[in-house]
Amino acid sequence: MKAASAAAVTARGARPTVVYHALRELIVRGQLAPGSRIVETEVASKLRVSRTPVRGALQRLQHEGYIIDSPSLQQSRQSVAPLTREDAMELFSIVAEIEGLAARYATLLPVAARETLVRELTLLNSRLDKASRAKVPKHDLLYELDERFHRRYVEAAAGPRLRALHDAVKPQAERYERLYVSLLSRGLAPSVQEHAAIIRAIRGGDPDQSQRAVQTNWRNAATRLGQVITNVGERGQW
Amino acid sequence: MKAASAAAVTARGARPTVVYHALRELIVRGQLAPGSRIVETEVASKLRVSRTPVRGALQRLQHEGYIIDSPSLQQSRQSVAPLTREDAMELFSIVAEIEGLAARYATLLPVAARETLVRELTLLNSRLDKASRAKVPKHDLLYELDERFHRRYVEAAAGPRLRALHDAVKPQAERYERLYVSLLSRGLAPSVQEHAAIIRAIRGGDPDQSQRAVQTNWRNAATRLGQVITNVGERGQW
DNA sequence: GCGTACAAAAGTGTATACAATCTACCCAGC
DNA sequence: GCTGGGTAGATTGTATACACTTTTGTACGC
Repeated sequence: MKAASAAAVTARGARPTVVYHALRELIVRGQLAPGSRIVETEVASKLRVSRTPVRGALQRLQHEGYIIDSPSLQQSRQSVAPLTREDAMELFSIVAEIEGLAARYATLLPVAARETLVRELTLLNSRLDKASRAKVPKHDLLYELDERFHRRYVEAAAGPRLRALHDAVKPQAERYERLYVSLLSRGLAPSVQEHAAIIRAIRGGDPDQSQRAVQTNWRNAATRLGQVITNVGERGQW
Repeated sequence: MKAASAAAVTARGARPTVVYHALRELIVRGQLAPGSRIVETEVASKLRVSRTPVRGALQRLQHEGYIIDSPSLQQSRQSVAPLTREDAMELFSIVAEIEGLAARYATLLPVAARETLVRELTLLNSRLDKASRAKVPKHDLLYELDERFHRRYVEAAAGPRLRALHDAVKPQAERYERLYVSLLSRGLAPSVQEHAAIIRAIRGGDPDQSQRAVQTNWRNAATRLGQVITNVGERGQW
């Protein structure tokens, strides 16, 4: 397999973005293990670019919480952020607020747009329901459907700032979800019910209720994930 | 007056941070007007550093929303983010969620820590009350007391992620607050009442109620600010 | 065998050089 | 007078060189 080259085709100015996505994908999928050290020169040579764009990408990743300045090391040395139970709990409760706010906005949408949204959400949720009942659950499909369900109302209603926040925070929850999705599949049945409650609330037109429904869904997801993490242990901690 | 030099005393590795704070201060205080273009080489020479640390600082500022890539310009040219009514509304509602969540955590603190917190909040709020009744209101003092009130419970209860989010988002609200504080002073009386409600909720131990109380405070603040902006017009829009 | 000191290697921080691209202006032609 | 094209200047993107700091390995002394 040929080594990836970010410099090859890329337009001027796009290198940092390419590096960012490449690294983020590696981290989210777990191929760059939690806790591993990240060396600028190494990344640069692997992706065939200079350290300059790599630095930009790393800074962004750090800002978004994928990598951290290794504690106890004096020179700022960066490493992939570990996955801990406590971090997951906090992260999910933040997502609960962000998406809860988006759901509130969605409930305030004009009727026509809201009806379209409700229809699409209903469709996605019924597909999720069906997929979760399969004898051999397809983890990737389950994850994707759930992700699309939530993204739907965020994109339909959130303003630019909220969207940006969501884009920055959500993929980090994805790290946890992907790691534990195989163990979580069983827990998706209640999630389908909770999604139905979200849809009812948005259709009903009560913003407080919509917001609460989304928050409930995420808080329960956090609880379910917390159980799993406690059972199988944390990753990336020495 | 001598030109500022970030390079002079600074320790190795601190230059980007120094540049970041220098620029952020200029933006928050309005000395770098909304809409103004930012030129890397200019900043670099004014602060006596090379473009490398400036780039780091600019990227961080952009990520946090202080500066934006000028639309309609093809080469990514950065400028200070404009202040608009709509942006303020969205921003405040995000702060409402973040601090609301922090208040929820604060309510779940052990009794001893919570009592200390309640005492400190009460003190700050009574000082704010007194200051807001002054014949000639000191805007800086009012702003500072309000800011400290909110920061108190966030720092007391928020986890690292929520804290980081707060640190990134809150100073942007500060841009609006500082610009319009002189016009808002009158509106602080209801805020004192709302703060009292927050304190009661935290003392009472009901997390939902605490969260709602904070959200109410911020949503009302957004409404008040929206009024002011509508009256005096937006800044930084051509 | 263990610890300490010194040396070498690795890695990051900063500055700077160079290239690509955009902007602005000016002049020619209509 | 207006429009179009071309050229010079300005500004950013990228690479690289160098300095400084930390880490690691090794050899020597105890």
